[in-house]
Amino acid sequence: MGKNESASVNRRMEIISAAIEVFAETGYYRATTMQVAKRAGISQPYIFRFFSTKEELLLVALEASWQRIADSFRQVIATASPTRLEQELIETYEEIMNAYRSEMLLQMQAQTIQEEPIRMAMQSGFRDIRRIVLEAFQKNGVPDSEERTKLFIARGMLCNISMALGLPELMEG
Amino acid sequence: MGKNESASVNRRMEIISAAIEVFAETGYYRATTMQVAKRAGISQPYIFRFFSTKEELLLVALEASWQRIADSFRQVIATASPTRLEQELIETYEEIMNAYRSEMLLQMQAQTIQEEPIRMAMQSGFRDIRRIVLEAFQKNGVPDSEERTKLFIARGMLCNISMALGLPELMEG
DNA sequence: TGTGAGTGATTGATCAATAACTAATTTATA
DNA sequence: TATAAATTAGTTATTGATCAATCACTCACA
Repeated sequence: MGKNESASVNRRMEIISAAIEVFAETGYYRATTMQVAKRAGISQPYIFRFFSTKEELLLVALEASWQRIADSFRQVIATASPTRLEQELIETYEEIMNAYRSEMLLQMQAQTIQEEPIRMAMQSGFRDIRRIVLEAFQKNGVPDSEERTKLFIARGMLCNISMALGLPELMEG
Repeated sequence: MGKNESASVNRRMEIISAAIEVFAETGYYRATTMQVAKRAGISQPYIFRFFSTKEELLLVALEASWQRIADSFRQVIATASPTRLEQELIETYEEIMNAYRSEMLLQMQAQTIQEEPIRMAMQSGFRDIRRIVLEAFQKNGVPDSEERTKLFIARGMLCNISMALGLPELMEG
């Protein structure tokens, strides 16, 4: 560690980014660690120097994708005016979807993965986002905060599906 | 064919039902045709007498699951009073989710499968349900039919996620 | 001469799909 | 009516690919 940790930390992040793309494109179970390695420009066994199993790689990738949403939302909440809050959160989520489509596709996949560590990560991701949005609505005096939070997330999920299937009419309006 | 078609048609349906369960539990790509065969009480190769590939089996299973929703919704729409329409559709969807959990989990999985035939089936499933609900809302004079349809479907999708992850607080209210 | 970064070769399992078969039932015919 | 032929319903055995993960190694360099 120390000043030289940066090299391997970067490698690690490169692998995570490659994995997110490959898993999203091909499906986690069908995607191979060889495909991830090629995308990251390294050999297949080298992945296992950073992640002990393919599932651990998925887990870390998922956590990173939730972190991105949480960070972006917190920043919006810290700066937006109360009347613009919900609209700015929506726009921020749309930007994330455009810039990090693969991360959202990976989250969608993980919604139905029954392995315990994955389910726990997804539960905690959803819970965190829900709490962040709900508390922001409440602090800004949004009426019916609970219902508004629910609808905010519901629209986000429909937005995901609309993007994944290429079905824009699902989100008209 | 004729009066004796029932035997093989039943076998076919047994395989589809088994596939829906196994695919939902294990994930389509990880699930094996052997697991499906065991669940259906037949040998693994016999599946390929009815379906030429594993993907075709998935396709047929998906179509059956969309058909169930469409049929149920059409029946509700034909009989419900205009003021109770949306509420009855919601209750019907919840009943389907309880009785055919696996079918909904399979649909969720298929939302991110990029293979063309699967994407087409999913697009057409969503389009059909949207059209059925929208036309019913319009005929019953529901105001803002388009927005109401969108929110109806969005809540349904959140309901799926809440069920799949075991996270009831997502649907509170 | 030790260490961090990385690779090639291999392996044991696993799977979809095919081929070649059998047993039972139905149908046609002498 | 007895029986041969055809069809239906199903099986066992096999194969060619594919993969995650491990092992043993190389190379640069401080």
